[in-house]
Amino acid sequence: MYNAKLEISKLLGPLVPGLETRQIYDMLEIPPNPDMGDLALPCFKLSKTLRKSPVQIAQELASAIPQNEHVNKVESLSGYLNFFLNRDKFTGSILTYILKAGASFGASDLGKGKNIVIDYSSPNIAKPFHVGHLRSTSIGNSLYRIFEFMGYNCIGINYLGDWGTQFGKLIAAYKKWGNEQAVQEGLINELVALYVKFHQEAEKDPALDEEARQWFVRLEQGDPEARRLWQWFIDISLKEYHKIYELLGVSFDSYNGESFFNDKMQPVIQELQDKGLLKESQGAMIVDLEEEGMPPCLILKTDGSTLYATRDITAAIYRKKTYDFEKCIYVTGVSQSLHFKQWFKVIEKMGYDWHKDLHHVPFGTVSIGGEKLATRTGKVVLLEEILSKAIEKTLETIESKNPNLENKHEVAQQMGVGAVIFSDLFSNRIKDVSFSWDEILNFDGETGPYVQYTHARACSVLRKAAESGSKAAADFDSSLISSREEYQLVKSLSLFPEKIKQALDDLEPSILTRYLVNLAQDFNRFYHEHPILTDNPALRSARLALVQAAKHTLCNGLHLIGLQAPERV
RNA sequence: GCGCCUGUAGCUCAGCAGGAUAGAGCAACGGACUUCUAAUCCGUAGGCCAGGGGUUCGAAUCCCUUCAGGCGCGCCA
Repeated sequence: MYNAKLEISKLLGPLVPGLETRQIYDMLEIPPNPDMGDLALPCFKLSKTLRKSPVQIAQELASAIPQNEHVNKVESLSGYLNFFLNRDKFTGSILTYILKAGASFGASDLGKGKNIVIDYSSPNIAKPFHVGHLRSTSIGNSLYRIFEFMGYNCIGINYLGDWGTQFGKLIAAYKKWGNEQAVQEGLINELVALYVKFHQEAEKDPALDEEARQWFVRLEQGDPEARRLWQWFIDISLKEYHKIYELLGVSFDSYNGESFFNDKMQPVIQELQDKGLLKESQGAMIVDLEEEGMPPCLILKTDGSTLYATRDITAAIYRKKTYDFEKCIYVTGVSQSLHFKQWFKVIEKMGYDWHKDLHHVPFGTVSIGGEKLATRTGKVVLLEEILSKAIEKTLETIESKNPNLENKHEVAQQMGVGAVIFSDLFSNRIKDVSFSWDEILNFDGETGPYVQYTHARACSVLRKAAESGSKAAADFDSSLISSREEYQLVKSLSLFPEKIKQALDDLEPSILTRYLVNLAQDFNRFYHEHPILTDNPALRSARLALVQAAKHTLCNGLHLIGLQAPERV
């Protein structure tokens, strides 16, 4: 794609002694106000080496720039060298490129032949899927799509929380108070109810805890009844999760959860032992991390049983062997940051140089009314409830604005779900979020429906144009796209590839989410200001090219953050 | 106590490999639909960028420090 910044830095290269073209490229920035130009070189840093005032440098450079096809005008303004691009060339090159690339605009083969493992969603079996789980799911899914778009081969893993002492409690509770029919009818809700009841009763009667422990031991030893119940609970949970995943448009390549690694930990423990990393402390086995300034990493409990870290280390080694990943990404809450730092370090101490390819992608905590979410106390908002409310509200809007829409239920689902995912991906992952019904059900302004609506608007114009025999074609006259709004839109469009790259480098989908809002704003301003289907064929054709390019970019961008892009709303 | 993170408009957030006058959206108020979908657009109002020091030609951005909030710190995950 045409890169004006690169062309300008090439022009400047020979004129600025002591600086590489590359360095100049990095110095170029976008002025705060478009009236000042399209690109600018601040000359303050050059002042020292050139022993001249920045103002003087800017002035001299301005007059030294030779006539060329890329820049129309160069201005010196208070120490800045401001460039006004040849809009005709810029617009023509960018739009032509986007029209040609179409659905693959922004894509790349950067990651060709490389594998990326992404561990996300990972709910705990027998717990309902609530807003808190959404974050890991939506961030992980978006990263998956971004990496895939950049040519990587992705392996999405749902590392299910399908093992642990809570299953002992659950089985004990079921044996005591549960029955098959109630569970068949109530599903996860019933399992949660049993779990909650267990905790309430255990407060009064500590013997229950012992009973739960016994059941877990039986489960570990392969007791048929324990295994059967355990598997049943998993099946029930997965069935409900699948409904949610289907709504969200999320899928996985592997569901190997914690239990998958039960029989794979022993060799790893042995390996830690052989490498002299294991140390006994207070009856437990640890890897000491004092030199690294961290608390020790617990590998075995006093009773010899394994822990979270043991499983994670085992899983990482297994994944490296199985997938030979370029990166292995873990999308979990920020509260687990230390845990990851610790066991990443253990991997390093084991001598695996791929420890540097392990990435924890943390996100902030979701709270509601100032309180943390907790399944045990019932302080949760279920994702299913949020999604269905959002879909319902979207349907109402459609009924009032476009009641004749053919597939309104499908569209309502796409936009309602889109609203929820979009809002989840809107701010930097690390920020804590306070759940609010008002916010999540607001579809005005910086929201998923706003971007989807904008996309549908573009589609609508293109459809109308096609009906009257006009199409966006490659042979448009770019000099006709000259207004402020049109030019701004072209500039925004041209930023898409670098925004994807940035989102990928930072493992931060919100960069794309926010970019899409900006792009939609620019499109809507243009749309409002300039009629597209005009009687002037040349002008119409040029504007249609612009609309077509915007449509592709909005559509591609929406897919990268996991939203659908309906053509009619 | 120690460590990590966050603090920008009434609210939710951008901007943080230093750069020109700190930007959006929501909420409020005022405008724009006989014309491509008004889930839209335009305007008004709203800020000692938590406080204080420093580095720099230049700091919301980097360093130090104080304060406030969140999270974590051995047998949960």
